Amino acid sequence: MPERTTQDRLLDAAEQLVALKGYANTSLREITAKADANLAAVNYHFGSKENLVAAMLGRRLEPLNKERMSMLDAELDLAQAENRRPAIRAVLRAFIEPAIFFFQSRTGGKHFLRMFSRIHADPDDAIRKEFLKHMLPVFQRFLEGFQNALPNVAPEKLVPRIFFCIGAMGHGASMLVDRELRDEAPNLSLPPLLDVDALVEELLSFLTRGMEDQ
Amino acid sequence: MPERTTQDRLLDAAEQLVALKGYANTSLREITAKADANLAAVNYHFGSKENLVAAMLGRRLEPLNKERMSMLDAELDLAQAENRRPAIRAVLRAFIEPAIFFFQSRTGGKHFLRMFSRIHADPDDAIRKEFLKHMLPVFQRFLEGFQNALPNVAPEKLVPRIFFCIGAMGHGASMLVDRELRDEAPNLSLPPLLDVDALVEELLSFLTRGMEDQ
DNA sequence: GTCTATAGATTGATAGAC
DNA sequence: GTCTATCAATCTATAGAC
Repeated sequence: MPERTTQDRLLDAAEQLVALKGYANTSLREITAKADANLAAVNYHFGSKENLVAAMLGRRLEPLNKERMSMLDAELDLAQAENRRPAIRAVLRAFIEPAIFFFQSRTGGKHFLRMFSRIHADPDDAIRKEFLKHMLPVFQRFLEGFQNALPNVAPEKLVPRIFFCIGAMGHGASMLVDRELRDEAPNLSLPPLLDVDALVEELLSFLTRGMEDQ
Repeated sequence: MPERTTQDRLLDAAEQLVALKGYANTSLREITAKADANLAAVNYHFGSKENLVAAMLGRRLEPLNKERMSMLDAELDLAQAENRRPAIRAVLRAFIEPAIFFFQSRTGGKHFLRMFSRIHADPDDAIRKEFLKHMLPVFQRFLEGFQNALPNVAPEKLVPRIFFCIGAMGHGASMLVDRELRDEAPNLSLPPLLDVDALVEELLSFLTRGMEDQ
């Protein structure tokens, strides 16, 4: 087991704490304490709190979006080879499955999954701007993919539906995968948690039905 | 035009600022400055920042949820009188339409609409606990309503779908009604905004297709 | 009820020794 | 690269005059 660098430990600690309590509620002192690093290390390695969090986001979003694009391209190529339109469910899967699976297997991933749903609505500029920077080109590509799959749906109807999908994915994933969030509602009698595979398929079925029309 | 009390001005100012920047990023000094009140007025009238925000939430959520329950009851009663199951779209409408319409007409409402989508994922305990307090009984009632409308869908499949609906509503409303949020993505060529009525109908159609199955 | 003044705590950032 | 010490700014909350 190789030693983890101070920078990595800082990124991990920031990820866990920001996912749990949000950017504004997480202090550098908490982060450095959890990372077993000195307070001054943040400014030495990253320059500022804002830069630290931007690096933390990019570390996850870059490989995630690479996987998304790759799955989207695979379906687009296959559809062209088979002389058909891309399947809606496959386009949706390319966007959703990596986001939910990708981080299951690695340290800190489950924390990022929780943050992932919060980040869409995070009121802090430092977070939202960095998130948009990574997501805009991906969104543009998927918009083209959906238009290709659903040529009869007008753009002004398609874009809202894509936002519905993103909202359903974010809220669904955080409420259904994250046991701690669920347990905030102890008075509500809820059925057992779905496992992650089942959640992805349920989500894809739900959204595919919603996207398909006319 | 009657004079607005200091308490009301404080609630309005808190609503606008918290919607824009989040709870943790909004200071009592900003709130009192916008409300043209003294800093000490918050503690005199509400006791603490947390209580102020709780009151601000309750002021909107109470009539909103009353309207939701009333619309739900109307459909349940009508269905029983007509000897049929409640319609999914009507149950969905009872949950969604009040949230999006209710605040169009009154001061501060549009700010609350933006916050409404953020609040589901707000990392601050003071906000989330208060929100849950208002929402849990409503959620329980709508869960029964959906079970009544969809008796063939098992509860462990129904609950995730309800979360998908809530996420789609929150994200969709904030991204599609709020021009300022949209304009954060200037490089993305998006179609014109839907008006609010069209958004509600699009959302209901999308979610009804998603809920209906088997 | 409204105000001034301030206590008491916490924050991000940095200077400078090692 | 890591550390101590500290600055300067900010915050919520409150005491007490009017």
